[in-house]
Amino acid sequence: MRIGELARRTGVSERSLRYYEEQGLLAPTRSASGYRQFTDEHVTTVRGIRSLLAAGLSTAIIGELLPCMVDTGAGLAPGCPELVPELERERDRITAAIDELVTARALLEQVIANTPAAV
Amino acid sequence: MRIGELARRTGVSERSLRYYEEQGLLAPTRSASGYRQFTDEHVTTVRGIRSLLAAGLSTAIIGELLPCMVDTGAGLAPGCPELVPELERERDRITAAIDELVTARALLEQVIANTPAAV
DNA sequence: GTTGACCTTCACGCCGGTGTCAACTTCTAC
DNA sequence: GTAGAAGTTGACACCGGCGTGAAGGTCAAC
Repeated sequence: MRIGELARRTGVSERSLRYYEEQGLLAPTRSASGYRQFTDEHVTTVRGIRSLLAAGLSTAIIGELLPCMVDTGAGLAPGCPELVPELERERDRITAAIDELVTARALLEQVIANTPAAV
Repeated sequence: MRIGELARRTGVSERSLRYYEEQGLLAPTRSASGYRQFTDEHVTTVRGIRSLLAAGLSTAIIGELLPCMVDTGAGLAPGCPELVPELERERDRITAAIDELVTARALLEQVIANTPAAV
């Protein structure tokens, strides 16, 4: 499929998809005329990218990580052992981020709850 | 206390503390010679700011929110009813962000788990 | 009177993402 | 087979928002 369809199927703008390619996160083939050609797997890849970006991973790290995530439908494949320590750091960072979010949400809840309904 | 001590006690750089003041999040008094004077309450305030920033709230929103959070030791005070809808939106956004983080973490865990220990 | 903490100001960095544009390709309809 | 619409391309610049860097000066404690 071409970029427009991938954009529709992932909800990611064409512009961002080109940006991801520029950052080395996507490597579509090209048609004779230069159009990017994506496969169904790229849909999965893009979802993974969004998820990891949302988790605060940089495009650089995601770029290292993706080759270790051959998306065979369900899951992941080979694995790059040398990346594990970094991934563990990221995982711990994410856990810390979750804690912070929970704390902040509790703070907001408290403010909301203590607010006299209307005035 | 002056800015250096507040920085030490909160772990936030002096530079950022000045930035927060610039954004209207902190309103220290000033000594005759112009030094910022912070109180113990400011320590609490700065922690709240960091928590909310970490949760993705903008300094602008935090600036609106802070006056509704007179930190009387335990908790919060008056409340600004007109802010509630926005706070609820933010709360929901935070909840969504937590979900995304959990998803991303699971993704990482999966990669880590599937990685052949060493090679 | 030197040293370290603090002051203001202006500019810059990062980074994911967007705006825009002319030129090209592909599709649709006749 | 041709016109026009729709889709795509690369390139360059720019944005928002949370900061940070550095210059050049003031203040206070010893």
